[in-house]
Amino acid sequence: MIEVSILDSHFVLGDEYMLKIGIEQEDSQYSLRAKVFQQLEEDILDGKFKSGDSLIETKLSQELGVSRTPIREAIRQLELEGLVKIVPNKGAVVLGISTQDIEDIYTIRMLIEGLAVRWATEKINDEEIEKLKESIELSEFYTRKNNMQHLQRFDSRFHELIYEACKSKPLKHVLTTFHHYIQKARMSSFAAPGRASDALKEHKAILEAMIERDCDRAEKLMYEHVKNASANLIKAKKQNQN
Amino acid sequence: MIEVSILDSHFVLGDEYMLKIGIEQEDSQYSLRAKVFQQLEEDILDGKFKSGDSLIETKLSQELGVSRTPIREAIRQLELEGLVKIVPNKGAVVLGISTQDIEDIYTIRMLIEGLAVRWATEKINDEEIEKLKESIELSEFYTRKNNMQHLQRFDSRFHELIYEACKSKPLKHVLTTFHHYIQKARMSSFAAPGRASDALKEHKAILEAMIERDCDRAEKLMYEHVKNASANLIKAKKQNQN
DNA sequence: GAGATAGGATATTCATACAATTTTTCGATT
DNA sequence: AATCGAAAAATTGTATGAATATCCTATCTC
Repeated sequence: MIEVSILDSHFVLGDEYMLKIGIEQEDSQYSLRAKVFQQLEEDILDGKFKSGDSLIETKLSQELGVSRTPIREAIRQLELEGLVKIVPNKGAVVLGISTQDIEDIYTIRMLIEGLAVRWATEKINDEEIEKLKESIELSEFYTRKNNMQHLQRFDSRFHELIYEACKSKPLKHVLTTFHHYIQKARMSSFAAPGRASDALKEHKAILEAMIERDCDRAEKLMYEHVKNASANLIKAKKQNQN
Repeated sequence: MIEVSILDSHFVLGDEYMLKIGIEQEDSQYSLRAKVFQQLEEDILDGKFKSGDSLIETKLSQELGVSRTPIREAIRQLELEGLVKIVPNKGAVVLGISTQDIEDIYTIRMLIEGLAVRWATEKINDEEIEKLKESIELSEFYTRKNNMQHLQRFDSRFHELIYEACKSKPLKHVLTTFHHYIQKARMSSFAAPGRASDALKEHKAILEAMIERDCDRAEKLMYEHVKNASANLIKAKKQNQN
């Protein structure tokens, strides 16, 4: 039931996206290209491929057990995402995402995620509010169960639902891409004691403001939420350095 | 000389990008995929392909005189740019960019283009400042000559140079993509009497603030600049409706 | 011995062939 | 006349082959 609504709400994105947010379905459902794209992207974001590594079609083709065609198409997509750089007639090298990139993304999100929630508050309908409630309830459930993986999934879903509800294709597009880049960072950020439940509280407050159609408050709360997340991330980074 | 520096400053993007900002070179320099991508993108942004149109590989392949392979790769890239939606086993339909999308982009730019110029002001080096001066001088030249096409090129270059100078991959990426989406709107916006020279003055003021390393002023001026451009665009739109 | 050059190896690029899936057409049946 | 269904056509998805560009290395020249 919920699975279906997740699918619905993201219908404008390609099937690699479905894979991304973790909708489980038959593998055969997806094109090889989508799977290869997913795999390569994950490997780059997880650091298995490091900056400067070159992606060789034939090698990947053997490793993944598919022909070169889907590999090529996936690499071309990674180029547009900015994760690899393609030099004509020479090949693709990994660019990856640095910690500086992630910090920058949080800074940018501070500025525009508030806009997204403002527009969403203006335009949201009852069905979308229900979905937001649902995502929060599930987050609550998994927070209690201390299941970080599922928690992150529905925490993510809260944001994605807002991107959808703001009804702006460009804003949704950029935030979705960013959100996706920082998945790994978010995951580790939940490890900080208390951050998960704080984030949940913040989500609740944001939804409350949205339901009351209080754009200003919703915007401000979201700004604070992203700011807190960013601060938490930077704190965690410093601790790791010690 | 200038051509080379333009190339240098954008080396991390693929060759379709080179085509985009109008660097003339031998056609054979670029891959077929890049040319097809460029062509399709232009056709979508110019409205030759309308929202809802479906892109049929074999048809395009005949029209453009190339095989399906580069067509497919280009379409996969357009998907990631959000210009088309690909439904597995069914094909690609055009999404295009609406006037609402363009307005949204201006609103988002108001929020983050100031950040770009702030970071650029903090990190810019002499060489980059020289390039900015050059672009302004050339804009001035073409404003006097009333050559809108070349004017827009160097007006664009001013912004792109700032995106480069801000030294942030994510910020550059999003602003470059947006900037590119609104090219057509910008073109028509220059048609408004006085807007071209106003924009030039604003650029000069921004560069001045940057040279004096006055982040706050540069940020504020850029915010005003985008705001003015947006207002001008909306005004022009209303006039067209009458 | 250093540098230039030719040739082979490697990888990409584009085209084409084949397979799988979807859509359309058209006829049979109710 | 409408509907269902199967065959055919169209379209996408995947694999592979052929051509081209690049890189590396061995050899030759000075």
